[in-house]
Amino acid sequence: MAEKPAIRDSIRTQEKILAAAQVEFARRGFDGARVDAIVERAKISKNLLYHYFRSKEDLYIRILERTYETLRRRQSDVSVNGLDPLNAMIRLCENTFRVFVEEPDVIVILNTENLHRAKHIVKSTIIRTMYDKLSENLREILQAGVQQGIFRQGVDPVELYISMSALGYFYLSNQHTLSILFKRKLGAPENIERRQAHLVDMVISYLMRKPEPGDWTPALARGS
Amino acid sequence: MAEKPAIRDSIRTQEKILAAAQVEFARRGFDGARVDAIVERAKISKNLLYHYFRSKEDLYIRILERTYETLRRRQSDVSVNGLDPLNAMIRLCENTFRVFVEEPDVIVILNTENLHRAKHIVKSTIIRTMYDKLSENLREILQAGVQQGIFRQGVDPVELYISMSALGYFYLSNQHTLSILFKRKLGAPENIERRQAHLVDMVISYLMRKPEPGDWTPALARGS
DNA sequence: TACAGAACTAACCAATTAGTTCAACAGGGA
DNA sequence: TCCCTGTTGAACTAATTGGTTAGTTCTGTA
Repeated sequence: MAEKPAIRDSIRTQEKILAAAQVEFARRGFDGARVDAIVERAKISKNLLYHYFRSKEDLYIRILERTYETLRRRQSDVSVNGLDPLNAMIRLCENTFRVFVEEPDVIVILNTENLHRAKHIVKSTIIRTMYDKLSENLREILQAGVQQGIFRQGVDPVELYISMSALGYFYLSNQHTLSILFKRKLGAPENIERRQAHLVDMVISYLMRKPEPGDWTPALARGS
Repeated sequence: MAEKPAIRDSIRTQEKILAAAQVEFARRGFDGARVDAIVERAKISKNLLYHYFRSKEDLYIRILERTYETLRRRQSDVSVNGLDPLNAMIRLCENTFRVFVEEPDVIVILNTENLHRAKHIVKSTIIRTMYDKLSENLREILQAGVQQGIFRQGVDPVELYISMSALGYFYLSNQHTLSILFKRKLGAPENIERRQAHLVDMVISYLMRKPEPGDWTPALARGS
């Protein structure tokens, strides 16, 4: 009632459909999602949905693209550039975690895409070129840290990025089962805060560790 | 043809159904899975499936329980007890990762359960009591490490366990999208090996780090 | 003000789904 | 011989699904 009628506004309508679809896909995954539910949520007729989108799959791909856009945009949101390597890394860790916390849909949609073995993402050239800059950026921060003598050498940026994401992502994506297993509400704000601190601590500890003689080193322990 | 006919063996038959169901659920998730596909894979008639299992959901819950049993059994497979704290931790990290690598079905099934917000697990008391021992065990290892002066103090066992799992789980569960994004086949054996080393390195670095004066500490950086 | 085209709807369709029914057969122990 | 259990096959249903058809507003503009 409060909002404008906004009748016959094709852009607005498509936005409504996309928003409704995101909720539905994020709630039930691709196969669980129902076109009728999207239609109902968007308060439009079913045919209108098919007027703007070829198919359920087409709609899903659009949501997937939006998801990656959100992810990348929000990750590089706060300017990491200009910060010293240590604070840049901390910031990057926190940003990455914050996206997952504040946009929980992202997690389910990425999981769904992995369930389907990334068959949709392959088609989308937009997404595929999106991450070219990230590892380069990360490499620069790492290099600066090494030169300043605060980070260890030989860290693989991709491996590090995966770890950075993993520590927050898994905590959130599996929070429902983990909460039951460990009898702790992982979604509670104070636990989210704690997780963030832990996650940053872990990444920084890894980066700042420079094994001394007598210390344990991975190569030594694994005999490779 | 090579295998015994094994006719009229109700246990065997149920095993066959469960095995087929696991493959199907792990491949397509709960909603994507088709009962007919399970029937076909198990090479039995459809009514036989419903003779042994009440419903698709019932079958899924059985698979879920089996999954957690596998997980816990294989995790404590190799005796961690008796090892010194450092090697116990390394072993635990490696075991956890190895389960995910060698039983990839586990990942998809856990993801599926989280998509459904753990609504099935809640019903299963078997699973809920399964993890009571784990955090206690972990606590002991950590305590021993602290007493020997090699681990830092105040590590939360649950938080650590989640991190340990996360570093391997996310790498594998999201390998399809990540492989495309970073143009690197994460599933390739040499990359799996590298991941394992990285993961252990990260956990151990975290545990062994004892911040010295002038070093960065999480509390300091976050101003809490 | 006429009208082309875009925005939109309600009802419908064909295919698929989980789950059922029923009649029958095979093997093995009593 | 009889009977119980394990098993099959195919046809069936009731509900749900993604997608379509045929038609009705609305709106910018010549």
